[in-house]
Amino acid sequence: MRKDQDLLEPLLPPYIRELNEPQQEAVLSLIGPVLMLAGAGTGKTKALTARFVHLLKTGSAHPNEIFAVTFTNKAAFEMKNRVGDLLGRNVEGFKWLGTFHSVCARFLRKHAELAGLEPNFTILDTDDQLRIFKQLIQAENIDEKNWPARLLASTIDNWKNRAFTPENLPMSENDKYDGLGRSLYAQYQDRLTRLNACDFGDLLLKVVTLLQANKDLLQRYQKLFKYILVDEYQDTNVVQYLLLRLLAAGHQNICCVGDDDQSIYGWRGAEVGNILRFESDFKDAKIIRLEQNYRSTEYILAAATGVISANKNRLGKTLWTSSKGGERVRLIGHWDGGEEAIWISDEIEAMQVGTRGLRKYNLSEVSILVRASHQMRAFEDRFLKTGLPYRVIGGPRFYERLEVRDAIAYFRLLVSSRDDLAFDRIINTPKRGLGDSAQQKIRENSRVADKSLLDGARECLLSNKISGKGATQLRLLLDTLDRLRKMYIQGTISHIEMAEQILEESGYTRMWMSLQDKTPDAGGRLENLKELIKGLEEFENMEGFLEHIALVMENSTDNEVEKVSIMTLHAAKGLEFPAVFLPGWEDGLFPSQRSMDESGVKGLEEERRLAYVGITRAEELCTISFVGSRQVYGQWQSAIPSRFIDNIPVEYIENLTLPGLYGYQLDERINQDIDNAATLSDDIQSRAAMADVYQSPGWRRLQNSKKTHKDPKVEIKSSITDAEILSGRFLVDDKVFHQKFGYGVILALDGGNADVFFEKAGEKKLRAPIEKYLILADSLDEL
DNA sequence: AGCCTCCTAATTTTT
DNA sequence: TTAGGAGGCT
Repeated sequence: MRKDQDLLEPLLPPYIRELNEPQQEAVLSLIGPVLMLAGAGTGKTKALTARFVHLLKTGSAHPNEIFAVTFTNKAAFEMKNRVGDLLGRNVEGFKWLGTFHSVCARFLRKHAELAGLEPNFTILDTDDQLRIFKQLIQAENIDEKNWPARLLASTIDNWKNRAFTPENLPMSENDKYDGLGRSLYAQYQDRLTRLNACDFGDLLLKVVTLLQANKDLLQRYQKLFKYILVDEYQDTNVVQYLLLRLLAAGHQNICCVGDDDQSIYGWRGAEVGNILRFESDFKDAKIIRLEQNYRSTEYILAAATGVISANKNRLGKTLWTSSKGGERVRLIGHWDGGEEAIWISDEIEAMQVGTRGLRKYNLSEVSILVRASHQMRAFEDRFLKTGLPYRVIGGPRFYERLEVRDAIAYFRLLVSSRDDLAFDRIINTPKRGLGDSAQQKIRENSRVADKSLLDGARECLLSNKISGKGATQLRLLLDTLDRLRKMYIQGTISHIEMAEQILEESGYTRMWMSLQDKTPDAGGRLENLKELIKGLEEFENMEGFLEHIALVMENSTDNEVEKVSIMTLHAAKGLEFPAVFLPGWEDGLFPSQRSMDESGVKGLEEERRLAYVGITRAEELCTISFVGSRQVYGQWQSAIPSRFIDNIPVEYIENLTLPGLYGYQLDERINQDIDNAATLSDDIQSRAAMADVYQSPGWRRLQNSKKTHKDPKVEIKSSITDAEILSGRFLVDDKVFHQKFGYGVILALDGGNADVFFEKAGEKKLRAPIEKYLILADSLDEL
């Protein structure tokens, strides 16, 4: 092999020459099924784009004969950029290079009539969906308390992910949502069709259904798409998988790139099985492993490898790097979340000028990756206090803001008069004196005549069902909509002018202006509206803009100022940073208890992959931290270090924990015949004598005690029973001592929880098992 | 229609 | 603890 490569080398174009051997193989194997197993940081995007370009350069396919899909807009954007760079030309015209959803939307608009839709159908977001579900649920007289709309939404979404239509929904799913799921699903789909709308799931499902039902159509596209490229294959769900199988069925020229170790979206329908099964799905598939990591140092990679090796269910890869050594993964424990945030904040400050013999780091080189978004708060609080610039990635989005959604509803109504949801949203915003009763009449009218709400409203005016002030206002609105729509279609006004005028003439901007001295955020909202209009300039027409915002919900990122990034581990996939902080590595938080409870070993393995993703984001410096007690929903809970820490080989860890502070457990000390009371009441400092905590007996004990942890399969439960608690370790009015809060008195006991009043810290709610961190003050005296 | 109070639930989230 | 929703009251 090496020889052939050497011979070929001078002939290879530069975009291939610069690849390593397996990457080259992945690019050059154009014919037949290829699975590229690309570990973290192994240059898969580089290989994927090179392959795309190679297909064009060799004349194997025209741009529009390659079906190339990614999951996120970010990934699609990057791929387009890189392909464009390599080709030295604009790539915008490449029709089938994009996200699954955008590519399917394109397909569906082209063949809308086959799916019973008009080509200008609306793509609904979750908010729209939820409102429809609520209406349906109300109509069915279902108690929303017990059967929330969100549950129905997720049930149906789940079905769509698995390619279940109301018609082919298996009987085994019948009992979902109180046995009404199927019927509500069917009603929902009817409703969508009548609205000339699709939800996200439909974009994919409808394409698959169309292709399955129309042999001709399928053959046409099988022929058109000579090559198929798929990014992040481990994240594909059933529908996506079916779509790919359908399209590739003929020539089998399908190249999927993925990493089973980075599959972290099982909870939203991704099937790791798809990647594990590739070989049996596609005969004679070529499996290529990209294992050379270009991102992280040797030690970071070794630590990550240690963690992921604990998973049983994986194809297996061995990442390696030519870089040697590096900083060991730093591990540090703290008392609680507040101190953890303070330490990390201080450390980042110090890193900017250089600390602990490390190089200097810019803020933008540093990120904090958390398991759950509520963890971000402690950091935001701290950073706001110290004035450290930070940026939260994946926060609330521009297009989800109230005023932006309102404005978009106006736009939608201009483009598609059948968009009842949009009508609903803006009919009385701003107030037009069209309250419940008027809207009821409009709805009634539309239903009877089987017309859109807009036409129903028109009808109400003609037949004088609505009168007075409301009628005048309604007439004004309808006339404005009609006039602007007409002018837009005729080309008299641009989509931008249309947008400006509808917001102006409908009174929408005026509404916010008049609110300006009443609500503090009105100014910001007007700003957002301006920004929205400005955003329109990038599009040729309103339809294109609406498509964009439906599919691309991204917020504009400001990159001017140096900032620390805070985000969830999920949001961090695909990113890399020189320095990464991974706080909250405690059992129950990470791995998340819920994940383990709900999905057992499968859930635990996905959590571990998340840990792997986290560590592999770091290029040079990775710092993991955990706390002894954390406030969860206002109650203090004791915690032990995450079991994932056990998976990191000790030789790659540097422990920064102050002696005595790590996963410090009071009960452990009790068991261990504490030398004297001073150790307890006073301080940690007395334990400072112990040099390396990680090697200390205490640490080992912690490890041993953790070994008794059962796998989730066997169920993880508190070993403390109510009976034990009642049997009276604690009673109301007992004087107690807490490791952090000091002395206090028990005010109330309930189940295993306790309300305690502390001399210094005031009243606290402590959650079971309280004996983990409370001790009777009397027993202290005894010691 | 808007404000207030009570209740409940609480990972991850792209498209 | 807190945020968001529902339901009630003015």
